[in-house]
Amino acid sequence: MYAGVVIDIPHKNVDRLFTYRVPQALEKSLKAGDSVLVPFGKGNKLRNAYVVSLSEKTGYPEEGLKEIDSIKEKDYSIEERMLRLAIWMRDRYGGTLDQALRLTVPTRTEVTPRDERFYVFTKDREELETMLAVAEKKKHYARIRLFTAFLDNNELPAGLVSDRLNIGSSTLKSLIGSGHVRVISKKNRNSLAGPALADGLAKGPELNEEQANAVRGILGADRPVSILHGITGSGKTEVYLRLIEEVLREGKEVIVLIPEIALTFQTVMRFYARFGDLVSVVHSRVSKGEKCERFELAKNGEVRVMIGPRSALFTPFQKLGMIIIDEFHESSYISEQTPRYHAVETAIRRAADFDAKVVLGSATPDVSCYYQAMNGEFGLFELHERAVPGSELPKVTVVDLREELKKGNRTIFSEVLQEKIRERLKKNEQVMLFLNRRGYAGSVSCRSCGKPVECPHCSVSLHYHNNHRLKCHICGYEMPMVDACPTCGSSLIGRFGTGTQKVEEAVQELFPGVRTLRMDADTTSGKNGHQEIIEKFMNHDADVLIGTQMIVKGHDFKNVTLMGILAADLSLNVPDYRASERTFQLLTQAEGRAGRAGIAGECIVQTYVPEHYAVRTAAEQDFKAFYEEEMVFRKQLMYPPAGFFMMLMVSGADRTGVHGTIGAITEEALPRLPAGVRILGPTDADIYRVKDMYREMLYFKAGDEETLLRAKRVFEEITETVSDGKRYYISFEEP
DNA sequence: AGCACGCCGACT
DNA sequence: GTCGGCGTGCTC
Repeated sequence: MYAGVVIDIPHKNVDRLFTYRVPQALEKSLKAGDSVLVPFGKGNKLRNAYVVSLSEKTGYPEEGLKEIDSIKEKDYSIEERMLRLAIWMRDRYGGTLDQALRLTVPTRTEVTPRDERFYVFTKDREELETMLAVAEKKKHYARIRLFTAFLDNNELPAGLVSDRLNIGSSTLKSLIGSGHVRVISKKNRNSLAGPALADGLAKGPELNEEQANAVRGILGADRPVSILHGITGSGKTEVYLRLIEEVLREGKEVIVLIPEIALTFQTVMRFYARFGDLVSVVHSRVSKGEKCERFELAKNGEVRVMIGPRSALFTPFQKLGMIIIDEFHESSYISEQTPRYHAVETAIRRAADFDAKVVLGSATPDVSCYYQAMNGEFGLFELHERAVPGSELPKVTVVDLREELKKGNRTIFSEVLQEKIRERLKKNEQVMLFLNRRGYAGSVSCRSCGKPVECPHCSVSLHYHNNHRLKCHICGYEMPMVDACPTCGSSLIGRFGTGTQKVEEAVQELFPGVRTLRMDADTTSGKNGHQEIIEKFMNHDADVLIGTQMIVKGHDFKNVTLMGILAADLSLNVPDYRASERTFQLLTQAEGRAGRAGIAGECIVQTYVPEHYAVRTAAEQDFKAFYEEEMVFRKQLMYPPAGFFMMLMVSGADRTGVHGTIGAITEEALPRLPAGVRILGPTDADIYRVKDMYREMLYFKAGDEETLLRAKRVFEEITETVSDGKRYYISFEEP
């Protein structure tokens, strides 16, 4: 028997199947998905490999074959359905099969098994800290990390779960004696799992009719995917909890995906409070070994609800019944490393194979997904009522900055905003100022002539790196940090902030003595930079928090009563057909940050285009209205989901040649394109120069995929005749 | 990714 | 004449 294996090396050159003989002794037990050791390369060094296929014969000459050395621990084997998922991911998102497989295997570090496992619950933060001190002395590092992760949020825990605590000290024994700390060893943990733990902890409230309808509808729907659209405070989490209850009752398991930034102690605690240690959590601060262990618990059914960011999608549950994705429109669900998988798509794919349901929750659903729901491809459940007590939406005021200019106000704060800030500061309440500027962070520019330091080979600015060097993120070009402006020679050269720096200066000038904090890529560079700023602001060590996207996602500050959105249009003015959608999402989210916990909140939206529908509908927190107008725009311009588009890119070292070539292609194509195809351009690409190659592009769009593909064929035929030797490269790219 | 083979400069 | 630079090419 022969096995086709993938060698555990993430490199293009070895991204294929290698055939090995299966030794007699393993013939019976070996199966696809197993991890094995095989001799590889000249030195026959033993390497990890994944068995992907098994067969009776091979086309490869017998004498060249090597034999599988041994099978690794069964714990490392990948289930067949996860193997299929990895293959699908490689095909869909690129990269090597090994890279895709690595996601589906618990991190490959050896874990030393522990004799005892203790779960500790406490309602008292001081006790927690005492235990921390003890643990630190005993050097239980993995657990210390877990504790600090919880403590970072500076919230008094309603109860605490810790994996693994070796209790030897007397200090700890007395704590247990006090009764506030409950210790559950591995032996008796099952008896305490689930509802038993809810004793004394918050019980779920009664569902309102909309919530109950959503639960019934999602469970009963014949569609495997449902969208749960619920405005801020409509009680989506309670719906999730009820769904999980039902799925657990059926004996199945649940994955809950949450944007990394929103994965806070409070969120996780709500799940613990309800389901006890059937719940586990993975996130970036959980060590690799710990993550591996938790995945194993999931695999053998000891843990049945896994909460985490996108990577939790690969929890090796065998009886997966539901995948819940909260705030599913968030961009953090798209991986930044290869394979650049999209967690929503991948979840739908995994669920199909596991016969599980997918629930996509959001206050501002992705327009394309919502369209699919409207077309009946997905189930759609809406929550309009506020179910969370005291969660009034903030009062939103839109300020026209053009009027401010007419009045001669050239500052970044409108009169209204200045007034409101003053008012709130007087009452000792906190203010957040949001500048939704993207890009440019990390670039270096001249304060004298204003020119950024650009890459000599690409039309982008260089980024500053900690090693005092400048680097191009497109081509990798590197040079030492300059001490004078390459354009004008001025020595007034410095890092280009996100703009928040200027805002901070302005705030301090306008309100002398005000305590400000800034949160952006510059100030959060440290390991816990993020967390430190959040903690400070929560402690009211500052009155005003100024920041970029980061401040509007996921963190609830109880004392914040005013949110100022300084320039709502910044995210509108980007060349992307989803600019309005992004703006609506950001504004809606930002508005939701002000005034919770009973204090009336207010939000000031400053803009030059108060009449823009994204601004208008966001001010009213009306997704439906936004969606209707957005779809008119998308239909008119044939953008997804109403249409399909593709771009044709011509690149070459000779700029005029590139221009001429794409012009010629366009001219020749025009009379031959099928009816209904529209073109846009040609025009310079967003980044018009990459590695000394100039790039121009042409968009072509159609109302249906078939027409678009026919248009593509026309372009393909033309480019074959037009392409001038090897001087120009022509490629097609999908959005 | 490793590890080989391979073809050109300053050394015992 | 040899040790060694890392360029490209292969690994069942």
